[in-house]
Amino acid sequence: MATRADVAKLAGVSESTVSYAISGVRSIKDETRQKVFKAIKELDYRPHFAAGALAGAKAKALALLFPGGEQGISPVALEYITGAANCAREQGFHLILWPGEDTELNEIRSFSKSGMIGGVLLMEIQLEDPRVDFLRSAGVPIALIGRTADNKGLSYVDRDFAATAKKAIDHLIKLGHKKIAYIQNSRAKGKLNVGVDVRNAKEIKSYCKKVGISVVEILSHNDAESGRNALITLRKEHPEVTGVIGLNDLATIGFISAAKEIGLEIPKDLSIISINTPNNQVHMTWPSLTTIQLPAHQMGRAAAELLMHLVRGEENPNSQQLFVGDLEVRGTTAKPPTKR
Amino acid sequence: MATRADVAKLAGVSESTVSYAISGVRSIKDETRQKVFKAIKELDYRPHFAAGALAGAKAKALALLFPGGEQGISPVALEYITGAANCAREQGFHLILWPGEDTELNEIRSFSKSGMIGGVLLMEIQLEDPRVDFLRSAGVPIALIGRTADNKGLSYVDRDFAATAKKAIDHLIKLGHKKIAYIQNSRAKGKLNVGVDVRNAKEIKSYCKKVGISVVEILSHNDAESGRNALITLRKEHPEVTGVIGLNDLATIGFISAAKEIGLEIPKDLSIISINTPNNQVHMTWPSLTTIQLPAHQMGRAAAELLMHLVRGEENPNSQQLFVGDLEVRGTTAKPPTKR
DNA sequence: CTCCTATATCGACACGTGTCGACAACCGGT
DNA sequence: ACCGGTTGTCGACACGTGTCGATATAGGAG
Repeated sequence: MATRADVAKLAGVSESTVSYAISGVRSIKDETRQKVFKAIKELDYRPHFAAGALAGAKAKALALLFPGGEQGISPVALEYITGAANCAREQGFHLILWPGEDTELNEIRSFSKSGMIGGVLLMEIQLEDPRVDFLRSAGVPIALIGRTADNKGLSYVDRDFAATAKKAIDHLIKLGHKKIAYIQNSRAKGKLNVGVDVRNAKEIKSYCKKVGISVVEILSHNDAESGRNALITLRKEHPEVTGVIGLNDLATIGFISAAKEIGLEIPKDLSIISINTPNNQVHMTWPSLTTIQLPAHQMGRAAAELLMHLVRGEENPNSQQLFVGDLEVRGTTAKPPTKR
Repeated sequence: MATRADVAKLAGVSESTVSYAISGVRSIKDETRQKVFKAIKELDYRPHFAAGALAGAKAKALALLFPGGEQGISPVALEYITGAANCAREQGFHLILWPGEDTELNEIRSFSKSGMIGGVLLMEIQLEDPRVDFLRSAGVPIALIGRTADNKGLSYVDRDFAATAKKAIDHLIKLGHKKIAYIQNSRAKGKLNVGVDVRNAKEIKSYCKKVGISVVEILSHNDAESGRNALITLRKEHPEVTGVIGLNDLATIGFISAAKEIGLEIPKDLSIISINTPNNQVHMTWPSLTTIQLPAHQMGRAAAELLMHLVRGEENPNSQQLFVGDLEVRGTTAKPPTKR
């Protein structure tokens, strides 16, 4: 591989001139710059990554801590990831996947200090998140998808749960529903108080109270089988419920497939609106899912953008962004059954 | 951050001794080694990644080229990825996601030569794959999930399509089916001849011919909506078909949900067996999917393992591995309808 | 006691880049 | 003619590690 020295020799300039021609940190005569670029092209020169990092260049990689253990991650999480990866790549950054529930945070810090990664992207944020505390105090730039309880000074993207709850519930009310339920994400031990669960439940309950609608909570893990059980539980314990809000993408699909199993017709007997289903999953059920469409891809992109700003040390006017999805009416919501 | 010099000073040895104590390349007295490790622990020393790479250390990261554009990737692909990521991490490696359909291969080569990545993991391999040719001739270690037509000397993991086809078809035959169809993956332009599509179709047709069963091909992109259309096409053009083999995970689920739409009962009117659905998706339909279960996670792990062997320069006895999944009978296959 | 080998440690250097200080050339104003 | 300031270029060095050659010590065979 060609090095800076080769380029300098071919262009007939010094090595530092090559450096400055590339980085633009000092002014270089245009004619000289042309010579340098021509030599670069001719030799197919690419700066040696490690040498640059060693000499203090800013890192060009982001780490994404993702919680997918052996059981994989949800489709929505995947959308975040691909969004972030695409955005990073467009700006010459790379995304490193850092799997594992209980990541060794020290190791991450060392990678950051090594100049290998410029910052860290976090998902599934808990209201009190030890990862956030540790990395922040270690001086590692971070951006969150989700947010903590106390998020002053943090860069994050998240949903606007209040607006989302309002849209979903208004839709059900408009159709005539009076008693609704929502599927709450039931996490494995030690993952309590994940922001998205807590905030979502809070906003749904709060808005229902405000408009005078009764609401119950059903628990489900985020997999199809658990979603099935959720429906069975719901029908047994709360047969009066006619409208359901689904938070978990996989569980919601299982929930709907179970309807067929127990002879329930959707949306005639029960309406369901999903607020956490990515585009490519809405047609996996019949009828197709009515959703408050989550712009997950866009959120992943935005999060990566925030982090790269941080890494570059740029000022960032709006480092805290909330997103609201649009209501997209498809086949799983309708008027409640008239007789029971 | 502490450096090697700090450790050496604290332990009262030279810097090179520290190096050898860590790497074990040269013998070090046990007592000295203890002193060094104690100092390392005390200072919380971590080798500087970039410096090591610059000085010629073997890279500890793998790149995964994945084709997920804005529309995301399939659940099976995700299983490969998490499997590979987990395996890599267990051995101190990291997995870098490299998104984009038409990746700049030169850039990858430069990262490899920079010592940042040790090798590349490829998915969605075409029979004649330019990426494989380029990276191989550039001397970049690669491992494939899937395989090319001419794969001599390559490290790969792949399905045993012949065995898979046999298991699936035997199951249908045993139930009494005589006319079957398979859903073939229809790719975007420029992604022709993906190994998995071609080999799968070939083996299904070949085995059907051998056992004297009639078989037709239906095309579908790998998304739920396209899967729906596939069913409608099938019923219109080949109403005699009673058993279907689904290759695409997302399409298969759409296919089944469409049955409900057109008043078809599964498995009474039509049997479906999926050969490419990961564990966490089999319960997304009702009834649950009968599958030839693909050990995608395990395959991802195996691929990462192969690549790490290559990176370490170790000899590898079986660098070409084929996997067969087990038949798992659930609810979508049954005897064919007796009358038509 | 001497010679040879194996073991344990050290000092020195290379890897390729970013950046600082120095210097030369040039410009415009008095 | 002189001077301060700007522009363009160069040489030198630091960054932290892996590894080679050399040296010191110990152990055993003759």
